[in-house]
Amino acid sequence: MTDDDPRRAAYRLYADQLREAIRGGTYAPGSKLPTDAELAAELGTNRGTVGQALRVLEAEGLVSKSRRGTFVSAIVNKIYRDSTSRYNRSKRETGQARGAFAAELRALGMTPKNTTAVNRAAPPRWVAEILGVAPENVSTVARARHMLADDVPVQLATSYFPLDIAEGTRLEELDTGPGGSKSRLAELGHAQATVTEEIDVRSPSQEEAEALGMAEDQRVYQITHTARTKDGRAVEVAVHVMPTHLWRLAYTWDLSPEH
Amino acid sequence: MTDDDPRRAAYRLYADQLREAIRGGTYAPGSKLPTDAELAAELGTNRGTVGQALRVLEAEGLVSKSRRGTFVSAIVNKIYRDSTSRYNRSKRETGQARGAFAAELRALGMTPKNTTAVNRAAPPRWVAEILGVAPENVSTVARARHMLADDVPVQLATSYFPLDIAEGTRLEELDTGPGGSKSRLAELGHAQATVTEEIDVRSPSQEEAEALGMAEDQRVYQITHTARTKDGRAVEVAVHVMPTHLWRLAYTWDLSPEH
DNA sequence: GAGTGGTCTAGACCACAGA
DNA sequence: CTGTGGTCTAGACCACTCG
Repeated sequence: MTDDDPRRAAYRLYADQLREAIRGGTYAPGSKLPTDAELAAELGTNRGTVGQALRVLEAEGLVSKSRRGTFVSAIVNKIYRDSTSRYNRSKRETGQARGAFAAELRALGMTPKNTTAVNRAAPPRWVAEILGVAPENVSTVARARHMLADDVPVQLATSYFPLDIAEGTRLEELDTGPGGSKSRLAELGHAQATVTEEIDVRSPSQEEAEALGMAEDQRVYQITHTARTKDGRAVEVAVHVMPTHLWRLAYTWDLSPEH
Repeated sequence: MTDDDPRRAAYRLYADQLREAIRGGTYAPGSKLPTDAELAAELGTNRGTVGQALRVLEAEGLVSKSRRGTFVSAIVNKIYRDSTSRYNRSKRETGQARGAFAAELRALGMTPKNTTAVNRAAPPRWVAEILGVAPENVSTVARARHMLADDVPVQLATSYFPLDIAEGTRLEELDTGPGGSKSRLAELGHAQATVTEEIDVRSPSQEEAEALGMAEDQRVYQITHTARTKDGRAVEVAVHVMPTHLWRLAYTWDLSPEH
């Protein structure tokens, strides 16, 4: 049964076998796989070919390899991110939105944690373009967050606010207070009216891969979240970077009246 | 022999170099790269290492390898899919929605094309669950589309409708008529009120990879588009599969009143 | 120091596309 | 028939981790 399709490379067949074994529970989440050499012996091939097979599974996020050995990924269920309800005003005002990430994680039985760093910075050129600020200058307040689940990094998110709006406001403090940055913007006369999220999938940069503890062969979502006032001015751009194998995204909307 | 970072593997450095060369225009879109052996000689390494480097670029969708040689990808700009405006009722009624895909492609100077096949089928188990139909039976009408851009396949989309709704209606014909399937459902008393799209990224199956002309190391979006009536009944599930390196997704919504 | 995966090299054979 | 990338094998050295 191992020799169905002669077109299919051996390492892909081994990858299929190992994937099945993992899904089937032969190797539990978090457990250590046999060494490449042992697997090679079991499967009747050599270390290089097994390494190739395991690299396929690593790219899928199913295993992670290190000098200590190969391990089955501990996180099995993807984290669910529902953007539309996340930014729902009623939830925000009752303080639920603030814990959207936390609630999603607790639903999976995981412990959320995150760190925030605030500073003034020159945004990436393409973000500057959206915000309509000078790309070379220190023209924004940047709030950079690292989000962890069970102490595993799962998302990097940086929000940029135009400096002329955010300068000297609570948006520069670590804790933006009840309702979060969106409530603060509203108080400053820049209430957000519409939101756009653009989704891309790409390879992580070397730095991102390191910060997220992922292999460079894996992929990240890059979500560009742009909030605009009623006049159409962009007052916040948030860039979310997260491994694709850890997240599922969702959007909901009505088809009712004009929409 | 650029020996900047001893941590970074040679094949990644070569991949970086070649990526730069392609982005910089040294190799034009659609053109053929030197053979692996030639590149190996130029770079002072061997065929295997060059192959590894090019595999990285192939996984990113930047080049495609075949028995005929390695070619720079012809499609440079990603196709833009704005789901919220795509399913906007006013556009749909004026017939614009029908051409959403076509319009997006023409904006990029590409020629759209697509084929449709309709049949009654048993849906995947998880689709059956959403629709609330029997998973083992032929319980749906399935409309399978292949979408091409400049004769290159760029998306596979299959819509499932419960058989008890769609049986014997225009939903079983190749041309669903003005306004498309959504208008037909409305006429049948099953007007769609809300839509949810769930986004996953995964490896393509062997069949999908072949149908989409992509490498198995590349990734696809899987978008599960569920439309429900006001009562909450799911009346359509559409599954879209498309290579991540060819598409950018977008969603827009208002933060107004209750939303 | 032993064990592990990472990488590179070298060479061989294969299947397929094109002249 | 020839050239191409695909793959497999075998062996070597490396860097890192852990006991």
